[in-house]
Amino acid sequence: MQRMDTLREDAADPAVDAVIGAIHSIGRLIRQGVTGSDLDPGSFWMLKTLAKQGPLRVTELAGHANLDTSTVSRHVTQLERAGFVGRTPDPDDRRAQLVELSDGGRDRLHSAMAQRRALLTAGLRDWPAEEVTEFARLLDRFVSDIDKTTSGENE
Amino acid sequence: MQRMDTLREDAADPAVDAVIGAIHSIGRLIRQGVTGSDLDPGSFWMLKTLAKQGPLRVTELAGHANLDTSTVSRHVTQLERAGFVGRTPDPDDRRAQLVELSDGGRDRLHSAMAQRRALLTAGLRDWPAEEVTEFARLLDRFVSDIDKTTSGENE
DNA sequence: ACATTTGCTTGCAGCATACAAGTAGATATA
DNA sequence: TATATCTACTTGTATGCTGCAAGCAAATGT
Repeated sequence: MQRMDTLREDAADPAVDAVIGAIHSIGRLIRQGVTGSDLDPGSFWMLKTLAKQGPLRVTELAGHANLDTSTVSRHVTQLERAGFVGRTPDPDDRRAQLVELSDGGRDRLHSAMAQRRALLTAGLRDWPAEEVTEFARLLDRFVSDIDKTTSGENE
Repeated sequence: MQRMDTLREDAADPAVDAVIGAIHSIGRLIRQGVTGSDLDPGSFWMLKTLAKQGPLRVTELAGHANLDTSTVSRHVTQLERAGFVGRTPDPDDRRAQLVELSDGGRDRLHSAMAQRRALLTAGLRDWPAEEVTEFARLLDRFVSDIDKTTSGENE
């Protein structure tokens, strides 16, 4: 029953399969690496998104994270209690509120980033600089290409 | 302790940060892409590991996945009920059992692989072949280098 | 004004996970 | 051999993340 491989010519591309395998492994690495962090993956994701995008509504945050609004709402509650984000009423819409990274949240994010960075830097330690650059370039293109594909065809 | 950034010059490497950002995004992509699949991420992970490594004990599987034994035990129960894996007693140790991919599990894995492959292939569609190869090579090295690092220093 | 839509929160249920306790079998030591 | 300890696995329990549905407040449309 392994002849499915031979059914589709593109499916047999070993490079694509290698990419799948690597993504698979990266998933595991992230799980491991993140476990030791003082910031759970969801919170990290949200803080990072806020840092990148600026203040966002709960709904927008949910859209970016691909999570339900209720989930994000609870996360925000926790993050607020922890002092990592602040809520300010949206001047344009009193139902809405802008979630904003606090200084404490920024610090926490930075330390979490540093942890991940240390892990990756260790992995990339022996790489020649131009290969790191190339790798970053390819990764970036990869993500944006997949983004284009999925947003264009899926929804 | 948050100016670790300035302490280590390599931490400021924008390429490394770009890699972090990309990994971050890939995490999200996986979460999205996998949601539509007929196989949940955990099961996919286990089936793929079994396909790659051959029959494994529950403990070994747990080690590979970095999960608690109990969690894997429950997963195996489900997968067995679904007919995707079989259990055979370990001839060397009657407490242990070898979890083995069944034909049905292999089929299921292949179809799940095909889904992911379709997603990635779509993303890589416009890439020149040699860049895909290069990308796969870098990803592979990246994973194995991080593996080396973590296994060497962490445990 | 009233109905509908939108942004958010909360109640609820499902699932993954870890830790702890229990069982069966293996290993070590006296 | 007998007993203690260790190991592989399962099951009980608790916790956390998640989505869906219901509810509330505010905005928008008619």
